[in-house]
Parts: sequence; C-alpha cells; structure tokens
Amino acid sequence: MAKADNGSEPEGGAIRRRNEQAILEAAERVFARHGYRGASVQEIAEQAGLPKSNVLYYMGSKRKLYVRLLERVMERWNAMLDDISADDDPAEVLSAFIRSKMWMSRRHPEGSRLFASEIIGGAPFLQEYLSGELRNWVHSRATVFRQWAERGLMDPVDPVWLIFLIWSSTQHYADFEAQVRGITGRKALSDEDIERITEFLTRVVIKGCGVKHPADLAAGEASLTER
Amino acid sequence: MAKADNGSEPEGGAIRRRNEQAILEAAERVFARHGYRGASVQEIAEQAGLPKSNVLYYMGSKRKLYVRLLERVMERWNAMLDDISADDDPAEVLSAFIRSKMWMSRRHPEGSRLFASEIIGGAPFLQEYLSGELRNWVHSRATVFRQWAERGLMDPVDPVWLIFLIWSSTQHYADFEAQVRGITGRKALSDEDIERITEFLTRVVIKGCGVKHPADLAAGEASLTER
DNA sequence: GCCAAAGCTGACCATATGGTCAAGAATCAA
DNA sequence: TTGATTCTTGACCATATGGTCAGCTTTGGC
Repeated sequence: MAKADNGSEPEGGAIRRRNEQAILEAAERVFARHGYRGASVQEIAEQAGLPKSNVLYYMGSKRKLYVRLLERVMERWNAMLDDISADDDPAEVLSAFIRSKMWMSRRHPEGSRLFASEIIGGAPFLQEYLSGELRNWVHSRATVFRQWAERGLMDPVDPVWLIFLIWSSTQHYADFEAQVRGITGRKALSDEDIERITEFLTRVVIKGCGVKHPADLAAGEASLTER
Repeated sequence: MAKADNGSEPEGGAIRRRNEQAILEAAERVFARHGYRGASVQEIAEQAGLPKSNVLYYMGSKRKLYVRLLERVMERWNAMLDDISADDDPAEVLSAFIRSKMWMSRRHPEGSRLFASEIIGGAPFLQEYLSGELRNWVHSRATVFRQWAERGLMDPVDPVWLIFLIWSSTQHYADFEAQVRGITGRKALSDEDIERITEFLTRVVIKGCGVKHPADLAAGEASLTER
C-alpha cells in the first residue's frame, strides 16, 4: 500500500513522477523520429539520462511505453474535440477549429509526429480508435456541417473531406517541419508565422466553402456580395 | 564488359533488372511502413522472394538501397514539376497541379509514405534536396503566383503557404490512408472518390483564393458575381 | 533507528541486425 | 565446348536489440 489514496490519476511518489516524465518526454521524441520499430530503448534511456534497466523498470516494456505515449497524445487530441451545435456560427466554429489544431501542432510537434508515424505504419495500435471513437466524432461533426449546408450557411461540401483538409493542412507544419524549414530557409517558424498561416487557412476554408454569417442570411439572398 | 553499350539508363541484364525491380518494390513497402531504422533487410528479402544475401548482392547495403529508393521517388516528383508561366490561366494551373498531385498520391502511396517517413524523421538524407532543388522550384512558382495576384487574377495570399496547403491536403490520402479507411469505414477509396476529393479541393482552393478567369477581368470589375 | 517498500542497475540472455565471404551454379558470347 | 562473367546462397561475424534478474541503495512512515 502506498500513502494516502487520493482520487486523482497521477499515482506514485515524487521520484516516480519525475522519472516517468523524463522517460515519456524522451520517448516521444525518439518514437516520433524513428517509429516504433526504429526506436530503441537504449536511445530513449540515454535521452532521459537514465540507464536502460531503469526505463524498463518504470515502463515494463517498449510496447507498453509506446501504448502509453499514444494514449497521452490521444487524450490531448480528445480534449480539443469540444462540442458544437448546428446553432453556432459556422465561421466561428471552423475558425476556432483550425486555430486550435494549428496550435496543437505547434505546442506538441513530437506528439503529432508520433501519431503520424503510427498512421503511416498502418496504425497497428490505433485501428480501433480510428474506426471507433474518432469515426464517431467525425460523423457527428459531419451531421452539423450538413445542417449548415441545408440552411444555406455554407456550400454543400462533403464534411469528411473538409475535416481531412483541415487536419492535413494544419498538421503539416508539425509533421513536415523539416521540409518547411528547408523550403522557407528559416530555422524555425515564429508565432507570427503560425498566426498568419492560421489566418490564411481560415480564410481559404471559409471563403472556399462559401461560409456565410447567419446575420447575412436574414438580409435576403439577392445580394451576392461578400462581407 | 557486358554486351552492347546502349545509351539509356537501365543497365544490366534481364535477370538483374527483374530482381532489382522486385527488391525495389518490396523495399519501398517495408521502408514506408517502418522507416529507415525500423525496416530490416531480412523482411525486404522475404517480401521480394529472395535470400537476404541476394538483396545485399544487388544493392550493396541497406543505406544504398534506401538512397536509391528516395532518388526514385524524387524523380517521379520532379517529373510532375512542369513549367508554368504568368501568362497561363491560374485556375487551370492550380487545378492541374492539385489533380496531378492527387493521382500521384494514389498511384504511388508507398512512395509518398516513404517520403513522409523520411521527412518526419528529420530528413537526414533529403536535407540538401529540400533546401536546394525543391526550394528553388517553390520560389519560382511563388513568383508566378505573386504576379497573378498583382494582376488581380487571385487574392494576394502567400504562395508558399498555398503550396503547402495543396501538398498536405493531397498527400494526406496516401500518408494517412489507414486513418481515412478507419473513419470512412471503407476498405479503400474508389477512383470516383478520388475524383470527387480532387474536385472538392480544387473548388476550395480556387474559390478560397479568389481566383478569377482572365476573361472575367476584361469584363470590368463592377460585377462581383462568380461564374 | 528500524525496516519494508520503492528505487536502482550492471551482468546476463536469446535473438535479430547489417554485412562479408567463399564456393558453387547458371548464363552466355565465342 | 570453353572460359569468363554474373548470379546465388548458406555459413559466419560483430554488434545491437528487448527483456530479466539478483542484489544493491535509498526513501519515508513509524
């Protein structure tokens, strides 16, 4: 038995928490860079500043460590999947969606790359998540998008392709960071860059899908002028 | 010395060509799935139906095989980077660009994933290509886009972000195929699906960037009606 | 200070890795 | 048929892999 049993999740003493944190951080980097097979426990241990045995002591096995990392990433993901309803303003919802996705890519690029690496490898560990939880989320969002289209708030585009468009174009800046750096010639993108890209993507998506403000709807459909 | 020296590239006898072909195909799959480190020569050999020694005999080393694959992918890529000029119709150029990128992702998904895997891993083998050849191509295209914007043929968007948008949203269907399958619930996308997605992306990009037909320009700017 | 629990880690293991090599088999122009 | 070139491959090697374990030290509540 450990000390007092608090109801919250992060179990274990201070030492355990500190070391696990170091291991998880190092592992996220290494797995993101080399994929599940290509990553070695030895390298993770070195990056965490611990002997290999210690990593196995805390994490049990390479596989368990990897699964735990994926779960951590998916938790961050899910926290972003907030609820929207058909009554909200499409432009605002899409804008917020793009912005939060963009900043997620910026704040957790290694996590994004870890996820990408898993998917590229055929998603051996995430298949049920994709075709279960995530699929449901996408389809519930799709329903809302379709309602917007029916009410003339946006063009009748396929919502799934639209979601994929937003996902891919935002995650690009995390997953393909090396390419972005090579082509722009910069060592890293600044916060302003990210903000400008966010604005660009938002603009293209909203204008490209013919999203209208609810207020403009009441003003009659005779005027095709935007804004 | 081998037989007659023909000027074309694919050297070697029929046996060599056949085996190399089998090895390259198998290797593209395995490297795409597991990354450079995670791929094993043994697995490549098995998938090619040859003993490991034979793979090394033809390819020299794992590293040389990998580099050769990357070069093959980049050749396919470069063949697509045809020339455009500021005199062309922006809508047509962008449409053709999206379409060819989309079909490249469909026809060579393993190659696309191989490239993605290399970039996610920090592009250790492709850094100079990215910041050299590819960078120049992007910037030459960017110049054309800017000229279009100056002539009022499209909104003054940053051309580099636009190119990234097209790259990411098209490549998504190769790189994240597992995710697309899981969420759509389908075993594979059909040619019609790809065509519809192409149309969707083209529409969003062209409408979203305010691309106009050159003919509409002459008709005066009073009419804001589209199409 | 006591002692059980937690933390730590070098030595070790079976297996898999990329790569070499030598010796034989198939191919082919002459 | 000959002889040289190409092809084929099992045996082998040094190293790295994920994982185990026994025995040590440290920690922290009493």
